[in-house]
Order: sequence, then structure tokens, then C-alpha cells
Amino acid sequence: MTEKGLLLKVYEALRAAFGCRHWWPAESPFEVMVGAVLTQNTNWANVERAIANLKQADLLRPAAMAEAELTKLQALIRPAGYYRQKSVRLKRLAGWVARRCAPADEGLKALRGLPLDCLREELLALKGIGPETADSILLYALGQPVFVVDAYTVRILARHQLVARDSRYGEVQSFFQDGLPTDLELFKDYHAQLVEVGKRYCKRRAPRCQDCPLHPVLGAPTLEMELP
DNA sequence: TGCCAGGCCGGGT
DNA sequence: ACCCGGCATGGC
Repeated sequence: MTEKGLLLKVYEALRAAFGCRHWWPAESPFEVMVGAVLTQNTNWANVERAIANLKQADLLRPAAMAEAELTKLQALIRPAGYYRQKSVRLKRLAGWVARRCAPADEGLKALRGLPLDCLREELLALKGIGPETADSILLYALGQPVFVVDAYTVRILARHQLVARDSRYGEVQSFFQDGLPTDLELFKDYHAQLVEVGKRYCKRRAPRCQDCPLHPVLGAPTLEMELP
């Protein structure tokens, strides 16, 4: 068990280096949800094109997306890749939201009121929504305090030997949730900071992460811990 | 030019 | 219960 303050010290170092990340970049909670699906194993720049297309077509609303023609949806989100799978996933998610929220409920208040466990279970029951996508939606769209774990998170922690390389999602999530105060804004920005570290210093093949702001806190990774 | 990106599912061991 | 191939586009 890591001592209580380490994860906070890590956060302070990242925050000092990068500033507040202001995540998730979106104009509405539903746009966050859509982005969460579109960004599955996909570069965010490609996701932005797809979202712009959806916005242009006025399909960035739950009911409209749920009823949209599948082939039309596919054409619009094509730049985000995996477009055949993602079109189906988006329609399922949009249908779920549309069933729960009135069209005028743009803040998705009807969903925000429900308990976390219930929401997470229902999201995970939708095919195409796994743990990371569900938690991104819970945290950034619905304001629930869950810690989001992604590939960068595991890679960064594994390279510093804070978790095993083959850890399960829940283990890494507990590592953060047990080592931090339960704080919505902290969870939001912490994950965003980790993604920033990942993009800059912790790519899959990157043999080393020089100048990474984590090193003063955690020490530099050694050669043994490099590759995935 | 291949490798990579803010995963997830289904089939085979 | 794990392991692996498939899914697809665009940037460097």
C-alpha cells in the first residue's frame, strides 16, 4: 500500500507543470458521451472532425441520434474510425439517454439524480460501453466521482512500478480512489493530467520519458520497465 | 512507411 | 478465467 500523500504529490507536480486541463472539452454533457465512444482507441483530432460533422447535421441530441439513419451516422463519424461499430454504439447510448431524459433536459438532470452504482451498471450493460467509456461518461458528463483509468494511466504507473503492467481496470481504479480524497474536480483534472503526460512522455514505444515532471516525485524509470 | 491513438467485443483455449 | 484478432481513420 502506497502512503497516503504520494498520489497528491504526483498531482501537484503535474498541475504545476501543465496547469488545470479544464476537461472534458465539449459544449454539453451529451457531447461528452458521444466523444467518449468516438475516442475509443482513437486519436482525439479525428474525433473532433466527427463531432463537428454531427453538430453540422444537428444530430448531437439524444432523440435525433437515436432515430438517425445508421448509414447517415456512419458517413458523419467516419473520420473517427471503427465507424460501423461506433455508429451502433452511439445509437444505443443515445436511445438510453433519450428514454431517461426529456428533449428539453439538455443538462441531463434526470440522469444526474440517479445513484452512481445504478448508472454505472446500466452503462456497462450497453454493448460497446466498457469500463473506461462508462467512467468517462460518469465523471465528465454526469458529475459522478469515479476515477477514469486508461491505457496511459496504466502505462505511466507500471513504468514507475506503482502497479503491475497487467493490472485489471478495477485494481488501478481502486489504487487511485483509495489513495485520494473523493473529489469530483480532483478526479477530473487528475485523469486529464495523466493523459497529458501520456501524450508527451509515455507513448507505447517511447524508450524513455525525459524531462517528465513525474521524475522528481517518482524517480526516472529504468531500462527494465520500458516496453508494454 | 509503419506505428500509433483518451477500447471493446467475441471466439478460442 | 485469460488471450487474441478484428475493428478503421488520419498524422507523423
